[in-house]
This record gives sequence, structure tokens and C-alpha cells, in this order.
Amino acid sequence: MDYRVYIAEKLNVDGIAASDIALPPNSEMGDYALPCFKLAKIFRKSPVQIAEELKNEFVCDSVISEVSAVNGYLNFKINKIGLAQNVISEILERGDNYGSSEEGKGKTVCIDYSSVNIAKPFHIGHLSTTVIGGALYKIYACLGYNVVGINHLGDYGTQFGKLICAYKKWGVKEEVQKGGIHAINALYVRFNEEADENMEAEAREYFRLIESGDKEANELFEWFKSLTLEYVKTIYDKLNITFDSYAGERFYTDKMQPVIDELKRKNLLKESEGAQIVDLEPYGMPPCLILRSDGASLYATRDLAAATYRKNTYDFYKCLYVVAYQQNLHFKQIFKVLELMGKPWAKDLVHVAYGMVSLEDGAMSTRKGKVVWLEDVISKCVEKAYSVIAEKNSALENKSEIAETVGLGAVIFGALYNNKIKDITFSYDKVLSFEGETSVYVQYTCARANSVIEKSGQKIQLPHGYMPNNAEFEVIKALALFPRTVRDAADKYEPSLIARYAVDLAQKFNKFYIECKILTESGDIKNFRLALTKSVHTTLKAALSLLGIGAPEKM
RNA sequence: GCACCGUUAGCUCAACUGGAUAGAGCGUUGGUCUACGGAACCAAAGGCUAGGGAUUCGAAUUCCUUACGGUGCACCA
Repeated sequence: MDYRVYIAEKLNVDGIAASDIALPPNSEMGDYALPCFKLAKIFRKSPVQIAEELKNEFVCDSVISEVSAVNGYLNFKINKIGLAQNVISEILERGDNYGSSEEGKGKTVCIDYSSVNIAKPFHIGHLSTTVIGGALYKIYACLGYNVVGINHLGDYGTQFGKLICAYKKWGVKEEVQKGGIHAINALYVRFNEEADENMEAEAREYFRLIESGDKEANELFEWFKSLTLEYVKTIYDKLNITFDSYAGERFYTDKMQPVIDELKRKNLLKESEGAQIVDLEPYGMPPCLILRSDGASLYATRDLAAATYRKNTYDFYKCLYVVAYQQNLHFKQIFKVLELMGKPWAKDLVHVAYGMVSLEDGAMSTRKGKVVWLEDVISKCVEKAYSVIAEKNSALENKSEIAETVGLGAVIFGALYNNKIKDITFSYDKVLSFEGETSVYVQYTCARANSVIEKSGQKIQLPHGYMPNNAEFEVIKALALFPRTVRDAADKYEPSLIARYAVDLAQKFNKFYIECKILTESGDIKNFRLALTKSVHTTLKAALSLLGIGAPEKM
């Protein structure tokens, strides 16, 4: 039940909607509140007076147990017994499905994320798009949407001509096969260091050969591509990330012309300095380049084709682009161009922008070797997790497996805990910290809850009419917030809300856990506390799972 | 130069989108050790929400302005 809706309906005052019902700063005041200041103008009375009058009119019932008027606020306390009963029984009943809904049924959401470049290994700069997109995928799926995860591969451009050129000059087949993506990347880096004008020209020619369908060039390219995909898939597996489509830039090679024709037909295309552009000056933006002066297409051209293709293929309700804010202008431009083309769905395109990652000593630079590879971060976290486990719980059987879950959780969680728009300075100290507001804390809490349940050795049975104490009630209120949090995270494209929620719930549970004994109690108290513990365990697991993080039963 | 984004405790960040006394974690100091899992819990200290104006019952949140930092601005992706 949504208490805000209930209260608003019960009040039945013009101008008061569920969204006007707020949460008081602390729970001693109440569980919900209505600020009456807005009503002062309508009723031409002081807010204090209005609150007082509304209080007197309000009849408490089985849902709202108490109303008070304080300084212009009307505070409500909800029936603790009823809330406890409702929330816990719902969680016990729905289990892993708690928080999920059908509200997105029949609607498709496309999410363009991660979008790796061929021949470039993953560094920590690629982590945000991957885990934010991955989490949004799970969050929307949880709300019943049909989700299409798209890895818009960076597989188009002269750099692949350079790569082939470098391979032809220095490459050894066996070494590349063995070294995989790092070997390819090394060739590319070497090209950029050593190439002269002749090689540059050669590279352009190789790119042309790829484009014109030359057999050898394409075979090489496909080989590099498959080595790249093989590599990234091992990382996606670890991060619990999946894709439904790997249609990258090249995929749109033959889908751009119709878009260009349409732009022409609609008189949007203009020549400027030899290039074909869409003029966006009236909208305060630089022009959107469609064709270079040599007739070649550009990034924007392919994105226009891709958006059109996705609409035609998936008929999306929304299409999200999880791409760093560096590309704010680019997306503003292509969204505007589609709008000018008269596409009503242009409004359904959303650039989900996130902040950039830098290192403590400045920006990353592949060329200067100032890079932190994602694989290294992962393995360090897993190693650390292993050593902590070995120290704290040496008897544990499957230590490596659990260390993997814990270590990867730390990597993912670290990238998801803050508002996505904020820049991040990467530090090993931070991801390797397993205390406080971390995934490890949440996982630990989960394991702790699980341990209590196991030790009890009894079936979970929620007693009727149990009156929760304060610590218990705080946990219950937090539990009740989960479905709303999932919806918020989807509405705001903000997985950090889930991460923060998980920590908050874990904190409240731990407080309860320290204050209230469970197994040494008996009867209703024990049964209720076990049911509460089980509910927390279920909800924390569900929250972590939306982020792609596992929750070991023991750790 | 223009545009967009950011600035909250020593550090890293929240604040349910305009509501009551701005909250957490880390770090610091002091406590809880018969532990249902101490990867935990409690307490203390720490704030003119970068500065200045405006809007109103009420501003960290909206508007203007200044400073600092970041990003982007025509044939790369």
C-alpha cells in the first residue's frame, strides 16, 4: 500500500495530492507529514490553524494511528502493527520478486551502454558506463519492461586501418593469438608512436579496403574483433552484464543513406565549408556535421541511423544512451536533428550522462602508460577479499568463489555508490576499503542475517498482531521503501539510489541486531524477529542483485 | 570567448526535487569484547551548504552575479 496516497485521499482536501505528503526529519514526529503552508493562501488562515483544524477533523483508523499538529505541519503516525504485518508478509510471500512490478509491461526500453572499442582493453574509465547501464538494465527489467541491451561497438574508423597496417608491418600471428587484446593494443600504440607519413597513407588505404569489402582486410578486422569480444565477455561475465545486441557502428554502414536522403528531402541539409551539415544555430548549437567535405559519414550520421533503426526494430518506449557527459553536446545535437526531422519519438531519447574518472595524479593517458586496467583492479580486489576471508573465516570452504563475489562487488559498488554525474578520482585505497558504506558491509549484513536464520533451524512464521519496538519499526519502514526506491532509480536513471538504499537498510538492521536478541527469545518475539531478519536478507539480496552484485550466504 | 556541469564537516559523499534541528562513511577521540558473525555497534568533536544579491511563510535546493574546478564548442569516435 502507498501510504501517501492513502493519507491524501483520506484528507480529501482540494489541492492536496499524494506528492504533497512528506517525510518528517525524524520518526519521533511522525512517519508522514503534510506541510500546511501552501494551504494558507487558499484558506486564508495561518498554517498552524489549518494543521490544527485538519487534525481535529481527521479520524484515525487501522492504518493511521495518530495525528498531531506541530508548527504548521500535520504529522501522521502509521499503525505499526499493520505496517509490520503488511510489509513482512508481502516480502515473505514474494521472496526474490519483492520490489518488482508489471508497470512496464508491454513497453520496451533500449539501453546503449558499455560500447567497447575494438582493440582497446577495458580500463577503469569504461567501468561507469558498463555498470550503470548494467544496473539500469536490471532495474527496468525488474519493473516489467522489456529491455534491450545494446553494445554499440566502436568498430568503425581509420584507426582500424592503422591497426591492420601495424599488424602487417610488425605483427606475428601466434603472438597476437596468444596475447589477445593487449597484443593488438600494443600494435596500435606502436603505430601511433612510430608511424610516418607513408604508413599513415597506408592506413587510410587499409581502412578504404575494409570499407570496400576487401577479403584480407576484412578477415583481419574480424579476427581483431573476435579477440576483443572474447576478452570483454570474460569481463562482462564477472560483472554480471549481458547484451542483447552487439550492433556497432559498422552495422549502420548501409543504413545511413536513407537518413541522409530524408534530411535532404526535408530541406535540413546545407552545404557549409564543403561539408553537409544541419544548421542548429537557431537552437544555440554548433552545426551537426552529417557528411565531411570528402563525402565520408561521421559519428553523428551513424547515431542518427542507429536511433532510427532502433525505433523501427524495437519500437522503444525509451532509448537510453549511457555515455559520459563529455558528449552532452553531441547528443543534444542528434536529438534536435531527429526532432527537426519530425520524429515524434525524439523526445524518448535520453542521454544518461555520467562523470569522468581520473587518477590521483591527473587524467588517464593510454599513450603515456598512465592507465589503470580494469582487470588489475578486479584481481586486486579479489585478492584482498581472499586474504580478509582467510584471516576472518579460515574454515570457509569455497574461499576463492566467495572472494570473487566480494571483490567484484566492491568494484561495481564503488562505481555505483555516488550520483552518476559526479567526477570520480580513482583510488585503490577506496575500492579496497571493506568497511562502512561499502558493498562488503551490505554483503556482510546479509551473511549475518542468513546465519541467524540457519541457526534458528525453524520455519519462518510471522505472528499476528505483533507490536514492533522502535529498532524493529525502523527496519520495517526501510523495508517498505524498497519498491519505491526501484521506481525512483528507474525514473532518475540513478542506480546509486539502490546502492544507498542497501546501505541504509543494512545500517538499520545492524542497529536492530545489536539491540535486540533474536535466538535467545521465544514465542512471538522470536518468530517476528526471525521473519524480520528473513525479510532483510531477501531485500538486501534483491537490491544487490539489481546492481549485479552477489550475496554469499557465508563469507 | 561562448555554452553546459560541478563546489555541502579534515577527506569521500547524502539530503526523497522548496519544508521542521543539513545527515552518513572514512579519519580523530572515547566507549561496547560470554560474538544469535567485531567486515559490527554506541558516543563525542567537526557546518555561515564557495562569496554576494534576489524570489517567499520557508532556499543546500529556484533566479542573477562573482570566484574556483571540470567538460565541450566543424569535418576523430
